Formats: sequence, C-alpha cells, structure tokens
Amino acid sequence: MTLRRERPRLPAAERRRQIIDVTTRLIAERGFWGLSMQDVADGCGLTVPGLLHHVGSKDGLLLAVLDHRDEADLISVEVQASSPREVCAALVRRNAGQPEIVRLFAVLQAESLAPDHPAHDYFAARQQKTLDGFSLLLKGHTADPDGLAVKIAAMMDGLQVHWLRDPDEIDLVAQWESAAEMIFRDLDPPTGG
Amino acid sequence: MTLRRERPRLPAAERRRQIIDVTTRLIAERGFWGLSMQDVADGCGLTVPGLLHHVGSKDGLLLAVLDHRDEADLISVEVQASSPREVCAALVRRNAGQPEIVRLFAVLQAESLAPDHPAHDYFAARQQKTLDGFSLLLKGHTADPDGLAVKIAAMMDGLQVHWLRDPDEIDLVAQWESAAEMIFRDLDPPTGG
DNA sequence: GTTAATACCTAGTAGGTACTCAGTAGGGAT
DNA sequence: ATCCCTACTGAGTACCTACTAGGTATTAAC
Repeated sequence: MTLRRERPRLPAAERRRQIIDVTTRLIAERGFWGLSMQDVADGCGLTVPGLLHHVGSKDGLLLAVLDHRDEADLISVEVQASSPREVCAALVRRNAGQPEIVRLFAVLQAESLAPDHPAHDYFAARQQKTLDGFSLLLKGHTADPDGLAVKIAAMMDGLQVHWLRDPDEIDLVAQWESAAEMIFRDLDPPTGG
Repeated sequence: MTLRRERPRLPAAERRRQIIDVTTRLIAERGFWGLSMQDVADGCGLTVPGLLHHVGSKDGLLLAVLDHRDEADLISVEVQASSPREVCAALVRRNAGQPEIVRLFAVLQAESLAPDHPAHDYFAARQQKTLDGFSLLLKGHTADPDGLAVKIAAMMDGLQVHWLRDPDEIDLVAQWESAAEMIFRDLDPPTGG
C-alpha cells in the first residue's frame, strides 16, 4: 500500500531548482508571510522535512529564491546597451515576458517595507543598487540624475503593478514606450534615428 | 488576581474605531496574510473573541478597514480642485501626511493581485475608479487620456513605495512636483501663473 | 558486490491559527 | 433599584505552523 512514487529521488541541484520555481510561484501569489512550507513541499511532491533538508528553514527558502534571481539577472543583463533609454526599454521588455517574476518582486517589495521582514535588507540594497545604476547612466545627461532615477524606477514599478492586475487591458511595453517619451524628452533627442 | 483592566468597556463605535486604527497599522506592517487576530486583539487590549464580537471574522476585519478608508477619502476629497495637475498635487500632499495609510494600500495592492485574496475585487474596482477619474479629468486635454491616466497612477504609486522605504532620503511632494513637470508639460501651459 | 553518501520519510514537539459556545459584568433606560 | 442589552471573557475545538530527531532506502563510487 505504499504510495506510488513517480519521482523517486532527484539530484540535489535539480530538486533545488524545482523548489525555487515552486516557491517563486507561491510567493508571487501569497507573499512570504502567506507562504507555508507545506504548500511548497506539496508543490514539489515531497514532505516538509524533505524540503527542509534542502533549504534549512523558511528564511533559507526565501534566500535561495532571491539568490537565484540575482544570478539569473546578472546573466541576462550582461549586454550593456548604450543609452539610458535603451537600457530601460530592454529591462521592460524582459519583464514583460516573465510576469511571475515581476509579481514576485512586486509583492516582496511591498511586504519587505517592514523592517523585520527577512527580505527587508535585501530589497533596500537592491533598490539602492538600481537607483545608483540609473543615476550613473544619466550622469551628464541631466541636471539631477538621482531625482530622475527615482522617477524612472517609480514609473517602471508602478506600470508593472497596474499591468499585473490587468494584463489584457494594459500593454506594458507600449505604455513604457510612451512614458519614456516624456521622461527622456530632454536628454534623448532624435539624433539616433 | 484578576488582571488590572484600565479600559473596562468601550461603546461599540469607539471600540470599532480603535480596532480599525490598530488593524491599519498592523496590515501596513505585515500584510493581510501576515495579520493575526491575536495581534489585533492585543493591540486593542481585549481578547480574540472580544474582537470577533465586533468584526465577525478576519475578512470582516479587513472589510471594516477598507470601508472606513473609503469613507474618510470621500470626506477629504470633496474639494474639487480645478486642473488635473492640482488634483494630483493635492492627492500627493495628503498622502505625504499619512504614510501609514499609504503603506496599508501599497502592501494590500500588491498582496491583492492574487485572485483569491479577500480584497482582490475591492482593489480591482478601486484601481478602475481611480483611472476613470483621472481619465475624465484629462479628457480634452490630451489625445490619450486613458494612457496618461495609467502613467499618472503608476508614477504616484511608484514614488510612494520608494518614499516609504526611504522617507528621509526622498521628498515625496518635491519628487512628484518635478515628475508632474514632465507629465503635464503638454497640457498644462503656464497660463495659470 | 560492498561501502559510503545523501535524498527523503515517519513521527513528534511546541506553539500559533481562526473561530465557537456559553456565560459574566457593566452601563443606560425605566 | 431593577432590568436589559451588549461589550466582553474563559475555555475549548480542530487545525495549521515551522522545525527536529532518528531512521530508511536509493544511488553512486570503488
């Protein structure tokens, strides 16, 4: 009467990858506070201790997900586009293709505003890094690079949330393009035609 | 050995108000999934069944908070400012003075992206109402009122989240003013000077 | 074929979850 | 002064929470 077990045993790396995928989806749906180890374990077809064997703790699980994303992001952004505007457009285009990831970050970004959230520091650092990156790209093109960087990030984040709520109604890439029109009007003259 | 009880008993309306205040703060910190009835009850100085007597259930609690906010918002926005830009500036100024409420909405907005979240429908309707309102204000001033409305809402939401994470570093009102500069450049000529 | 490593499970702990039931106590109206 | 309404409590239910200890069984190396 032992349960049929179609997935008897996976190598650690493979299982870890599966765990991260499942967790990503679940956090995007429920946030980290709403996530339960049981749900993740069920989603992977193993027991809770089996899951804990791979990630150690619930916080470890979150960490694994965020680490994996950092890694994946580094790989995909290695192409340094030339103008600030092109960089932003590339970012938006990539995000438009992975709503699940975008939602993971949208939910965690809001949740982690609380100082005692396990991802609080991670997101504070991430936001700072993003702003610094934008600001650096803008340096020389505008009087207040820091200020514009905040606005760019804000517009991207804001559009993404609206898009996530109503993906059929809002075309993320198109909306961003027309937003970029006004954001970059001063520093992106049509010389590149 | 009965516990000292300094707040023996409150009229329903007053207690309800207190419950809403405490819940607002806690949801802003933990989200709805992370909220526990015990925490709310403790924050009000009563037991969990005492709390349930007033709100019926956890969902009822959330509903009470959201209803109260709608009411409060209606009261404070009754002043119809003239131009779209002034309306937005007024909104931002008001939000800058109540970070706790802004955070409540930021967290719930992200969390309620999940279709089975108890506030999902509420936030979908709220977003639609907001967009329609902006769009109506913009009609006649621009070619694509709906598109601009989304951008305005996105910018406001995005700036607010960044501001919440780093209130000392970011001046919400100033940031919005300079963002409004580019958003309204075409349709808000300096005729009103 | 034996051994060593490890992916995974069973069973259990200590505590938290929303919620119910039945009763108590305090304040306003009469 | 009494009655009644209701704000509120104590005790309890059924279940979920992350996590641990110790063991099993599968796989890979030799």
